[in-house]
Amino acid sequence: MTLPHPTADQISLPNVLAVLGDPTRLAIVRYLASKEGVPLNCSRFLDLCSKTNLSYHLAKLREAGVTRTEAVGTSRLITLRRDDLDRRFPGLLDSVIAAAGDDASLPAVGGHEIEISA
Amino acid sequence: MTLPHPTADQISLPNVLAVLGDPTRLAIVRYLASKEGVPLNCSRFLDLCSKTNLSYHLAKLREAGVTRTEAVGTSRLITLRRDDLDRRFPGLLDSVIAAAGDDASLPAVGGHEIEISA
DNA sequence: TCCTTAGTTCAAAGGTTATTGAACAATTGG
DNA sequence: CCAATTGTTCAATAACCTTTGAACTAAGGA
Repeated sequence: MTLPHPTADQISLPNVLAVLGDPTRLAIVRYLASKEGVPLNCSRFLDLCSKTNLSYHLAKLREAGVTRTEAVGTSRLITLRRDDLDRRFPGLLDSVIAAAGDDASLPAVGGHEIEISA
Repeated sequence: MTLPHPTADQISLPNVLAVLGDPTRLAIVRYLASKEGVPLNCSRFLDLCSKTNLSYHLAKLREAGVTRTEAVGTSRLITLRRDDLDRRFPGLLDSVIAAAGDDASLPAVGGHEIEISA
């Protein structure tokens, strides 16, 4: 069961920029990029805002084509749509992520993830 | 006489993205990039929206640190703050401009500029 | 000086966005 | 089946954004 996503060529540049122009969503994208390849579920982002609000922001990211959301059980697995974004807007995601990487004013994600100890 | 601009390190990434996430403003930036080096005055953009509204959008771009506005006589000369943006967010402006260059859904600027005939 | 040109400011209207809490749905473990 | 876990939907609110027209300022030319 998959939620509605735009196709790659339905992704609009102004819309992507507008959606990334929110500190909470930019923090989500930065974190997704830092764990790229690993699908994360929503709860990972609960220190950014309330559950309700998170649902709203993740829907915005999905509807803009920035993320892909897959429903698995009661979870939603979130991934960056890097391939589609790189094809549509070469270099954009990388430069945004690089710039966001240095940005101490963005809210931080993490601090209570379940890490595997060695 | 210069209008208030943020310093380079006051430029905020989310703010820049949000400001570029408006089709009118993105069209302005795309056009500025296509005429880079040439300071343009506001009237250049009058086919995008009303004079009042243009004043608002250009103020947004200036306040976000995307453009520099210099008052000369009754004119305002607008330039892209490429150096500052490139220093703060390497590659971002280029990828945005490249992506916008292909975007037929953005409003077009120009059509009545005074071109020098050969 | 008077008029025109270039652009700003203001207040108002209308739209969209972000955030909240309460209620809901769906899956999973006991 | 029951309860807990995960996340969504809804309605409400407050804040912000965009757009407008009318009124304004400031510089330049006749």
